[in-house]
Amino acid sequence: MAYKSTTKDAGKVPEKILQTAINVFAAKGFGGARVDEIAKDAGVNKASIYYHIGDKEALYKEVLNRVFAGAAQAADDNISSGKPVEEKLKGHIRSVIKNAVSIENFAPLLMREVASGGENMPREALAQMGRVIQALKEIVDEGVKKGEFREVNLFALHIMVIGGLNFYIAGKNIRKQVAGKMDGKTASMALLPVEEMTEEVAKIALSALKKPDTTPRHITQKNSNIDMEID
Amino acid sequence: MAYKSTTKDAGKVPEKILQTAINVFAAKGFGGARVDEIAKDAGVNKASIYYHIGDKEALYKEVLNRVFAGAAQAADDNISSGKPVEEKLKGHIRSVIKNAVSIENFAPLLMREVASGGENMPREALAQMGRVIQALKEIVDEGVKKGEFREVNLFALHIMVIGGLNFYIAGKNIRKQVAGKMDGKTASMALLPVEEMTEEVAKIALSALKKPDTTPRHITQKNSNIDMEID
Amino acid sequence: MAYKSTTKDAGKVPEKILQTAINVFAAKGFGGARVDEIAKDAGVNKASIYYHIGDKEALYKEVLNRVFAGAAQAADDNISSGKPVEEKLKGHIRSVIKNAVSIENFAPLLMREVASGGENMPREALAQMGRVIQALKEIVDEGVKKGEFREVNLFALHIMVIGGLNFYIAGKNIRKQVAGKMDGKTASMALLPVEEMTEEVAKIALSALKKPDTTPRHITQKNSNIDMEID
Amino acid sequence: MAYKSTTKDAGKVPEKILQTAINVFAAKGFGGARVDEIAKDAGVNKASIYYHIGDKEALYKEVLNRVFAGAAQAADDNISSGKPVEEKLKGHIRSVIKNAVSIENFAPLLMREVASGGENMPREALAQMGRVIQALKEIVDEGVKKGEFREVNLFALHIMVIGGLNFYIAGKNIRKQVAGKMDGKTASMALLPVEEMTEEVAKIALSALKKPDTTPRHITQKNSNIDMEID
DNA sequence: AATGAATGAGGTTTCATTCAT
DNA sequence: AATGAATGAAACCTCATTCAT
Repeated sequence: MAYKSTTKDAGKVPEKILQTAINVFAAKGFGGARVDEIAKDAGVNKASIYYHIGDKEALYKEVLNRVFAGAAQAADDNISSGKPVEEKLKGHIRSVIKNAVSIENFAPLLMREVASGGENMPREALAQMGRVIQALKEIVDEGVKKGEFREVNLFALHIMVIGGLNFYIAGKNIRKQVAGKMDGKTASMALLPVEEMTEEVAKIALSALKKPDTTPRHITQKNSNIDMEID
Repeated sequence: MAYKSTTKDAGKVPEKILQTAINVFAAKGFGGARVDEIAKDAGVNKASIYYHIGDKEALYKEVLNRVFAGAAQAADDNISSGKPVEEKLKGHIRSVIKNAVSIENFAPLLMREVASGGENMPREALAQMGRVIQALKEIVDEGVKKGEFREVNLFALHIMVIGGLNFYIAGKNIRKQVAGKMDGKTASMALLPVEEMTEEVAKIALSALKKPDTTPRHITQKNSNIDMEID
Repeated sequence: MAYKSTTKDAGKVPEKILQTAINVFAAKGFGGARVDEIAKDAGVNKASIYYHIGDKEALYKEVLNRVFAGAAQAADDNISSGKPVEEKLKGHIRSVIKNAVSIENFAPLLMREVASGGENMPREALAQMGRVIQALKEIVDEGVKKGEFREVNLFALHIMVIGGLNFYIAGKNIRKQVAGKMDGKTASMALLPVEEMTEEVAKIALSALKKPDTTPRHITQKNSNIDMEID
Repeated sequence: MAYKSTTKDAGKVPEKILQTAINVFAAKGFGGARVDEIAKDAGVNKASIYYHIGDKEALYKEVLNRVFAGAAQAADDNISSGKPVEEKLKGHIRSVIKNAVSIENFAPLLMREVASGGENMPREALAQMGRVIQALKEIVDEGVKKGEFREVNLFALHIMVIGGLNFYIAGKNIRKQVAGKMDGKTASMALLPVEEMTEEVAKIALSALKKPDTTPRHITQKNSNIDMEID
């Protein structure tokens, strides 16, 4: 039973419940989350949750829908920008991650869902995941057609970017602990703010995608064809 | 019906419990796992778990230790091989993932732990994570020193590889569902066996790392063919 | 969607509530009935029930009063008819059952009340029950005085008729299931319409009451034919 | 999940739970009964009920099975006695009611089940109900064949006896209240012990069944045939 | 008169853990 | 070592009732 948000009060109580539920589910997982805790944290009576939204499972699905809603939109918006491909690729990564970060605890939620085999993923949320991949595909295709990108396994690139960065975001605590045992320089690479790490990841992705600069080095030009065959 | 210890598997009860616990914790998470289920699946009496191992939390920690034990060893073994850097890099990725795959449900366990902020990670397991990163660092450093690799953010590379591939492994179910809505060619990229996807990821990692070939091309040309065969 | 009182059925809301409550209480019992369900089925807001009638118990008492109100009246009406005793006896049974049937779900309500020891029976409803027995007593007394009936335990007759027929009516579902396992002829006796079963019961009651014919047989022979026409 | 009674301790705890559950369900109905109350009255931990028997519904079904188990057996035993039909008929009624009375609260349980449409009746219990009717049929058939009984609607007779007497038993409280308002003689008929009322009912049933004495009145012999047709 | 929302109390069920054997 | 049984605590959910509008 989905809650009805009215234009008037923007669904004050359901909104509060949902926001709280996102955090609790992300922190504890579905099995570990307690409806009691969500109610208490949201400052509403437990029965209100059932009145407005439904049972624990319905609440969780609502949370997932809410949480994945922005990602696809962000990816779509980026595509329709008229930027050059290389910028589009960076923009894709930035916008998807920006969305993820903007929703507190998006990353752990995603990871738990993936870990559980997507048992609770509403079909809507799955479709949105697909749209993000589709957006990446369009960018890479465009780059390849323009001769700027080489062909790569799209999905490999996708999981490295999305999986990697969400790992990074969700794993903040673990990173800190692991970094504590590494030398300063290495540790500093593990403790970058998300925005900077996003740029690092984007850089690596681009390095992998871009054809070795063809224009200036007329000597290596022929060799680049060999590279293509190798990859 | 009930688990009976024979002379053959005498003393193996903890082993059976542990193996079962790995699967149940991976599938349901700590909060969602049921001691009852673990006991039933393991074919032992519930009280046996408490007798042999301890409470639910102790069991979980035992599971994490067990599961992370192999990863560091695999990474270390790879480093001490005398192979060329490029091969070492590939070997690193392959061996770490091979270990992950060899333990059924390693991936979801790791992802849940990361998602929960490593609340239950024993210090030992954290140290092993650090060793894996250290191993990657040694490889990259070697490559940079030899002029074959450019400098990249080590940790970015690490999470892209580890995060990405564990995402891929754990997300099998979700992938299938998402792939079902994509065009055939794109879908096929999302449905590769883990081993092949590992190679794709390794390839992308290498593309990002390798300096655009500076040495005379005609010499390395033959070697590149060897690479192709290997992949 | 919600129940809206129009000028036409103004003041009809309590009526709607009561009618619905009869059905729900009959189907589920007091403990099993839900105020929510009554409100929904009646098409009114739950708070309306409290506004118009009162709490659940008050509603239930109202239902009992309503439901038993007609029975006594029907029995009284039958007595003051000038018919011969034998006809009066049949008329008694017919009218009481006719009333029971006319109120959907009268039978299960009565049975649940009896089963619960009449915990909720309002004193008024109890008085009405008494009047039905009193009516039967007057008929039997008249028959005995006229030498047509033998003396029987009045109350035994009463419960056999009322208990039996309400059992029959309320037990429709069970009868169907039990009859499914009996031979065709026996089953058909268990599946008569209530009106026909009422006649069967009346016939048995009369057989038990009527004195074995003492008057010269050849005189009454014709009357027996009249009976046939009546039945 | 049915409990397993062992020969050793005769299922001490489950037995206690069941006996208590019979009383509570009979007194309050399924919806009104509280698992808490059953546990408390039985002197066991609430969770024990779930461990030994299952959830509330399973417990209720177990209760119904238990409660209906004896009735069919009693009816069957009576049939195989070599007594004359008239005695058999009385014996049938006596034995079935004796069983009903021997299980405290059988009557209200039966009535509630009938009232609810037999929603929870296990198929086994339904079969036992059928056997009771079958037993009655055999008695009546024997009487008819021997020329001692007239043909009547078997099912009508059955419900009058079973419905009536269970009404009587379950309605003890209500009877007292109603009788309080009746004249002494009538009231006394409503307050007989069950055994005596059983005899009254048996008497009425026999009056209805028995052919008007055929032997002495050789004149009416032909007319009796007419009676048969009429009834 | 009507209604959406709120809520305390209590209902059923589950679960990790312990006990007795 | 092993196990059936027991159990307190708490989890999820429901419901009759009331409140504010």
